[in-house]
Amino acid sequence: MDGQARRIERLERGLREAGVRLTRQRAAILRALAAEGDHPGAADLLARARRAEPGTSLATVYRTLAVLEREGLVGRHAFDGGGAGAARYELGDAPHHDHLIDVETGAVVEFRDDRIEALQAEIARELGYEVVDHRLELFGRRRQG
Amino acid sequence: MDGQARRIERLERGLREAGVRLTRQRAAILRALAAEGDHPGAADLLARARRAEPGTSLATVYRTLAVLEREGLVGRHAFDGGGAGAARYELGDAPHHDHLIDVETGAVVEFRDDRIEALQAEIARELGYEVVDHRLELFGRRRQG
DNA sequence: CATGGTGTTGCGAACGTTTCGCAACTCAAG
DNA sequence: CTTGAGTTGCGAAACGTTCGCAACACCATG
Repeated sequence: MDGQARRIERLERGLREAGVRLTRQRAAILRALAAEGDHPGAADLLARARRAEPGTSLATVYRTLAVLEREGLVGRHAFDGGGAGAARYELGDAPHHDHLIDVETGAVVEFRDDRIEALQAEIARELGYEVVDHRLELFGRRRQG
Repeated sequence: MDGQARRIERLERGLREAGVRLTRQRAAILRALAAEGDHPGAADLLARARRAEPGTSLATVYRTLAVLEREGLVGRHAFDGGGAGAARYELGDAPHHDHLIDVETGAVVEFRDDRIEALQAEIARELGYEVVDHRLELFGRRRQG
């Protein structure tokens, strides 16, 4: 009855059908990803997954993320501009969206704008390319008022 | 006479005026960044800088990049989507632009589109934010024809 | 419901990139 | 030329991520 539960069920079915074995750890990590609707790092996911499945190891978190990424179910982000910081992940079964990161709090706002999507395709076309994927991140400061 | 030389001179003057001490290593790294107009990683920069200044160390490359980033002169990118890979850098004194990465060759095409810039500001405003910075990366495949 | 084989797990160790601590050095202002 | 704050090179550490391996658990099959 919970939409979240249904969503997870759907994801799990998809994985099974893709021939991915559904272990307890993977289920826990999937739930950890779906839980808060945020953009956790691998360490966050480990902590959350361990609440349900205490034995879970960090290696498995990474391996599961790799599987889910290969299946197109999670996206990986480097909100700090690459390099040393940890990557952050999100479940990608939701419709496509981009990110606005609050530079003061680190909060992430999701948004989607078809005009931008269309413009991107057009620009790529002008350059002789076809867009396969894209990443748009705005860094912003909350406006007073 | 050479536009490149003038550009570097301008950058060096700017740094001096910002109170940044201009050492031989920093000059070499600056030139290494300006040289090819590409998006080198730290190791590439070290190799290039050493051609002019053989003693240069990797630590200094990183420290110099941090200085230049703080001064707003270089941008750092994670073209592989964050995580394990090395970051790549570019001199940011040129006018703002975004990137289109060829998913097959890894080549990076720079572009700029004012419509996109304007749209981004508008979207952020609608969400209650003011854009401080942004990053847009298109991943594309060359179109046949 | 028991079995088997293959894929998965946890552990710790390895990896690649980036940062640090420290003594020696060097820039640039007098 | 002297001086001292800022910078450098080195090696070691930090960090996030991946790997190798033996033990294990999923699930198709009987």
